[in-house]
Amino acid sequence: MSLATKERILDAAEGLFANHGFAATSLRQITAVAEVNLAAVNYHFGSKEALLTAVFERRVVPVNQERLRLLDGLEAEAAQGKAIQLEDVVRAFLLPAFNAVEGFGQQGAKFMQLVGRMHSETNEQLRAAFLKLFQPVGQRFVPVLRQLLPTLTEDEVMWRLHFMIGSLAHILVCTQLEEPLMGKLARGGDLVEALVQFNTAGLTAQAPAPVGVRRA
Amino acid sequence: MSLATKERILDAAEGLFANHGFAATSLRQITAVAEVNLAAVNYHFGSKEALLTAVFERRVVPVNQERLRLLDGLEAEAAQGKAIQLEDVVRAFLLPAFNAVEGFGQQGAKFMQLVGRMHSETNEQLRAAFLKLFQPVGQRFVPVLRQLLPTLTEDEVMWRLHFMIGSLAHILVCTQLEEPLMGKLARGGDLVEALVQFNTAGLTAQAPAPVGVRRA
DNA sequence: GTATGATTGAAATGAACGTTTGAATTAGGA
DNA sequence: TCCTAATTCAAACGTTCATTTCAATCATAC
Repeated sequence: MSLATKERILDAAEGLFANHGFAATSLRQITAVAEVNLAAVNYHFGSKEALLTAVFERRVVPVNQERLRLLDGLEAEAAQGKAIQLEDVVRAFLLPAFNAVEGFGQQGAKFMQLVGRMHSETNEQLRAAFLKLFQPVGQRFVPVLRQLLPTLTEDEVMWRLHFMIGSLAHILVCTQLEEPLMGKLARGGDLVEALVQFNTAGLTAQAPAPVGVRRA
Repeated sequence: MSLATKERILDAAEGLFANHGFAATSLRQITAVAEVNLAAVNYHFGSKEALLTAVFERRVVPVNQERLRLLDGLEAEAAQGKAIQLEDVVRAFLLPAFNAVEGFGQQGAKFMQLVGRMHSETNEQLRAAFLKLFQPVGQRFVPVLRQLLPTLTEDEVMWRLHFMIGSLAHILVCTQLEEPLMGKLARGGDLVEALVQFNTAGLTAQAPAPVGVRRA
């Protein structure tokens, strides 16, 4: 029965953190949704912060593992002489996030909304835990991107990677909202493919002309 | 002296909301930073939520006015037969946000971080106020984008607009952070131009092939 | 100078928060 | 069956929160 309790708490916390944010969600709300006793959170997880960490580890670890697995596959092909396509790297980065949504159903959608939200979280402790989960992904993808975009400076590559992360995080949050800014968003269709094409084109865009050469 | 009090509260709230989020910031923190009495917030603004609204209206209104002014300029040129360039529309959308940062100095940077954060805010009341400020911008930019990207479906255009918004919001938050995910971000250089090029390329990317035609 | 209205100040209100406590209950091996 | 450890429960802890109150202070017009 304890395992069911832990899972129910994680599910409830995932949904509420995604909907209202970490600070705006109380343990009383979580335990009410999970239909468990208030003290169960501190008993099973230790603290509210530790609960958030647990919520993340349950889902992020598999997503980032899948990202690295796909990148491994691309590099294995490259070792056999087949050139790595940027679009495939973009796909390796973006797809696991969306596949997780489908794999975990309604809960997965909530979680991805939470991930999008966490990308703009500035609480230091929470960021530190979040950072740790994504560091291995950055360490692998950045060098590959730099190699595929040799005309760009290192700063440019990092910027563009963050543009991509931003487009992903934002769309994950917005597609869950009833009323996003500036008009409704379709949910079905091939959103993933649109995201892949957008970011592949953005990453490969010609480097901006140096200041002074550009037109007014 | 009252005007100075209101301004000091707005400045303090802007910085703290940006750094820690709305729910995680207390009025006591705000009034401490502003060096005003605790009751001054409720006296001048009515409530904590009304304060956030005031923080936004002070800055967002001018930014969105500038966006529309730039778009007006482009459409005026178009009326004289000169074709509108997508890149200029992208610029009209992205530049005012960055110009505001420079115009308002350190406070502007904090505010832009707050804007980025608000894009993933899901509290209904806050979103409603936020939405109202951006609706006129959407109403003007969406038709122009649709006209400039005639091969895309309406859903595709909306998606790509949100990809752009996401890249903007994310970079506004991340460039203010000590340690963004996946590696440090340069702050100087021509970040704006990089963002413009990235999004222009992304928006003009060829529409994804229909499902089934695409390669595995 | 004094009356008046706007602003500030210190203190208190009641509610909600995360966390802790210790007794009651449950589950499983001896 | 009984013992033990794990889990659940109701209640309370101390703290912090947004907001309110009302007296003190300020600016200003008469």
